[in-house]
Amino acid sequence: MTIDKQDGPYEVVRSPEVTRRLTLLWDPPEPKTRGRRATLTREDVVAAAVALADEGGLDALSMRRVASALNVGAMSLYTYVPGRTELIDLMIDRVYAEMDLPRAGTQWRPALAQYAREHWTLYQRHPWILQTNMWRAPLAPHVLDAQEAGLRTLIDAGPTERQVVEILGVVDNFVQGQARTVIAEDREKESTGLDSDAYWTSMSSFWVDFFDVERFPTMTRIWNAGAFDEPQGTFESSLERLLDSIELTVERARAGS
Amino acid sequence: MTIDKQDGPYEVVRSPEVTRRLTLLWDPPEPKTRGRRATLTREDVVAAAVALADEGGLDALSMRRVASALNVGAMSLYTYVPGRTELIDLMIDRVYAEMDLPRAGTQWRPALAQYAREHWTLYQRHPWILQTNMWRAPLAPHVLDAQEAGLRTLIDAGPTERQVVEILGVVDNFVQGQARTVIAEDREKESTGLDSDAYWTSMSSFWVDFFDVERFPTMTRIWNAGAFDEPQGTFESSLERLLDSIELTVERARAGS
DNA sequence: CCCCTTTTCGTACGACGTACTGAAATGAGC
DNA sequence: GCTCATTTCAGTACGTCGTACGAAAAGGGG
Repeated sequence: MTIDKQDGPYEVVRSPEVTRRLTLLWDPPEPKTRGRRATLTREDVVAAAVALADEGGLDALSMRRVASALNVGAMSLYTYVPGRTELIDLMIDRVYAEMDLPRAGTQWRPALAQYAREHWTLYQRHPWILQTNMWRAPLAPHVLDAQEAGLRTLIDAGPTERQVVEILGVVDNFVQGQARTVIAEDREKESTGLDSDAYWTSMSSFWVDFFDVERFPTMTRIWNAGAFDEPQGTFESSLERLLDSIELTVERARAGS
Repeated sequence: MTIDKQDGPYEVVRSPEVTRRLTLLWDPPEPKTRGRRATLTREDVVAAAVALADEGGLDALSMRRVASALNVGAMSLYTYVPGRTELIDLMIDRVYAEMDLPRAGTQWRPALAQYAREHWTLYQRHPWILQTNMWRAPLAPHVLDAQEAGLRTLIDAGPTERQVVEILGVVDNFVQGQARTVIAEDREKESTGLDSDAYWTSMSSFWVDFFDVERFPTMTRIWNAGAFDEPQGTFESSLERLLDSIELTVERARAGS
């Protein structure tokens, strides 16, 4: 089989492990009708795994723990899922299906804002996504639905195809970065078991014991101005600012065309 | 001990494990003069660990492997480093020390560009940083040097302290996101063991076997336009565009003050 | 020399993912 | 209803991990 691209036809290459991962996501095997009946569904396994990861992050997600949460032997899971990697793929696909994506035909700015906010809340409901999203999101159906919806908001708004890809990349980076920041705080807070006030005073021990005011004058100035406090809550305003700058690109593209 | 902040004095709280991590970074114990002489230095251990992680990522970084790379028993490492977590802290501090940071007094735009580029190349030399940077960079001296340099580029350029923090956050998110994207490709390429051309054809098997053109019309259009190809190389141009939008904020702040 | 401090590192424990294997359960063909 | 191929279930086990423990080795100060 060949595929045509701009610089000529290519042979299609299929590596077995990639194909296995993708097949599970896009064309999963139906439950067999012959033989012993399964006590669970693949959905049960994925749901239990998501619950575990929501609770304690990806570190808490072990095959043995998922199994015992389902009152099942550890190795039984391998009937439903080829391995831990593929289970995580399915988990991601499942939670991406929760998203309320902007409909086609909406104005680009509210649509893109919704796209960003939906990711923002998704990351906070399921912080472990950002642990798996290390390099790139998996090629799962609902992940691509989200990408499609994001690209769709801009594709007819003026920018070129390349610009659309670039802009959506910037939005993704922004949302992920914001989410990482607030999740970092949540985790540190609950790991020290302190409430919000006590957390800040605990952090202050660093400034008292080690921080060198002469080495870091700018940070000192900003700290004294209180500008390091409460970095959350700025998501909405930062998002608006980001959308403003995108609007400039969009307007410019519209004027040029 | 108490510390004064805007809303009153607080008691300083010190949790033992946080103090141990910070002490190792900011005030590491000198090598003892009594007793048996050590065969290594802490620097040796950290350097070997960095080499291993550069090679195979954080997954390849096990205490046993570091030890055997140094021709030493596994448990010997624990005389130099309290554990794996703290070793990674030291690794990060070490590689951040490589950065060529913008000097004070430089114009904000070239300085901020240098800050971004230095991070960009750092992430590509040591991709494992992005695996540890999951939630937040550690409070290590050279990490704070970088932060200080970044904040310094903007603090006297016009924006308020809060804006400076926000802008630098956006820049950090942008650079990390770009780096994650190109590293994702590098890793996929080398995991399939293919060169650049063969890699793209291998990816195309997904489009041929599973991709539904009707479900993803926008992605199809962008794919056909070739706008998904070669997302690297756009770092410099995207950075310039980002700096343009920051320049607007700076100009506006300057006009207002 | 001896003693005390420090480093070295073998052993071991409990976790992990999962390969292998055999037992148990079920539908299909007779 | 019996048989048998098929499928699920799960115990055992292997190699990996971080690291606690403790004994041995090595060196400095008296």
